[in-house]
Amino acid sequence: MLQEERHNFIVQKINSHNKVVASELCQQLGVSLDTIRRDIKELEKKGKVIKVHGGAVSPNFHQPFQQLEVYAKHEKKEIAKKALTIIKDGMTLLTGGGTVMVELARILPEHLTGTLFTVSPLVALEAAQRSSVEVVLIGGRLARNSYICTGTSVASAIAEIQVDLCLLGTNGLSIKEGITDFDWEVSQVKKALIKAAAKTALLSISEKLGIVQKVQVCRLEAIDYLVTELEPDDDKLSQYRNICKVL
Amino acid sequence: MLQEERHNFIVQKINSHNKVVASELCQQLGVSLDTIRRDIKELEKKGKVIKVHGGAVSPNFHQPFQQLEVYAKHEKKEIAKKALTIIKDGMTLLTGGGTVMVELARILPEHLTGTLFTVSPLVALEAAQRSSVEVVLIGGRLARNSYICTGTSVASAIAEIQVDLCLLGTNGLSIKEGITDFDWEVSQVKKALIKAAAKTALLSISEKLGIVQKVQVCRLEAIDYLVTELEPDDDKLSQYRNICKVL
DNA sequence: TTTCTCTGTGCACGTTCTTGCCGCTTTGGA
DNA sequence: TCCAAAGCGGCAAGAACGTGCACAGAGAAA
Repeated sequence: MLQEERHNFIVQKINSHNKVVASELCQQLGVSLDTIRRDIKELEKKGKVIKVHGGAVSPNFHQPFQQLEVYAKHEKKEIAKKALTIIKDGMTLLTGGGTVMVELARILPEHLTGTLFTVSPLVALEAAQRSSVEVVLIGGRLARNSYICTGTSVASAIAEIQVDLCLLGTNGLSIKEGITDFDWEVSQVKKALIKAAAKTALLSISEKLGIVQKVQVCRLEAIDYLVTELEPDDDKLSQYRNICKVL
Repeated sequence: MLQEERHNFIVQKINSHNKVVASELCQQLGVSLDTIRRDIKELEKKGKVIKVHGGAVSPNFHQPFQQLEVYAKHEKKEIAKKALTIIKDGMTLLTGGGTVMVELARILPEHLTGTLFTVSPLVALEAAQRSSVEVVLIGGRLARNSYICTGTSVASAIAEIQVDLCLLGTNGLSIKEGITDFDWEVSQVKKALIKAAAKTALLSISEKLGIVQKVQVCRLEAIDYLVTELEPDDDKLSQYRNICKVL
């Protein structure tokens, strides 16, 4: 294996995936990690890649919003990890937006297959970048505060699909009022998302428990899984356990 | 074994395998390593191969990766600034994807009104964040390497709209072959974009001038404005000035 | 035919490049 | 705060390189 070949391989891979992981490369190319590191160093000197901890990324593709300030990042990562356990290979998924969903998209396994429908451009980009699922972005008017696509075109597009699992975040959930949101348009989109899915998982940090917002999305009975950062047997979740599977 | 024979053998092998390893060649041809080295040296002088440590690689195979530009960020910003001059308040815009377009979205005036349709999630997010234009994201399957939405849903969605100005990037443009791209799906999307717009502006760094890719998007006549980082009266653009407005 | 020259080839030698390994430091997640 | 993974610099073995030199064979000239 010529050095040149390796360099081409790496650049090519970066062009299509926007990133490479050093440890994977050394397996794929059958050379030591040190050699890969040196390759990446060389390529960086030539400006073809940008070296990062663990590998390299494309110099052309810069992700905006990466430094997006995430509130309660740790908790949200925890939730995303748990949610991953109900995602199986080959599933058709449908997601809303929000920071929890972006965290989930970030940790999707690279080899995951299936299709991911989403109304969130951020989720779409992250998912496409990290994993090999087919990503379909449902288009529409971009809502400014939530950064998800809304409007009639979204509703009609969602009406045409049928998926295995819908993954949703929320701004409020309570036993009595169910899932609630403060934005009417967003709530309409969420209604449509739930309707299109066989099962629905709600991903929410525990501080939203008991919060009621202006607009109702659905009753709790419409939810199959509730994923929070708490232990499933936490007292705060006791009432919810009767209605949906808590994890 | 004549020198000539060896040279032919090497060129042939490089054309089919894109590389040769010197140590292998000296076994296959039954000559010493030194001879092979001298052969490769000669062939490099003639431009038939590119010598690398351990052997040689094809000059055709090698080139595409070299043209991967990095310093272009400044040029792209320059292009975006120029493109801004043809964007007026209240316009309905339609854009493709690519780094130039993202730069443009980043510098959209905050008070700009109008509607921006786009197939690029990145452009949509940047535009929505920076300016007050209404952003409509045209959804579809997210193409992994170009990060734009593609597929039939895009085509049909675009077919339903009519806009004032289409802003496009490209991977190649030449007088004879017009606008060309290396991805068939992307080229189809671009065709649809152009069709939906009253006027089309092409934003491209000068490196792409004279470059021809696999798939044709349209002829140069379909373009109204050509925006590069060069001065409009630059020699390289002389032929283009007859066909479209260059700025 | 003999001799000379020129080119192509192989060999030897010292130099440079590449690569894997080792120990130590840094980084980032738990 | 701790720990595993990643990064870094240096080292050494081996591969590849360049150069000079010798030799052989072909063709030209004597």
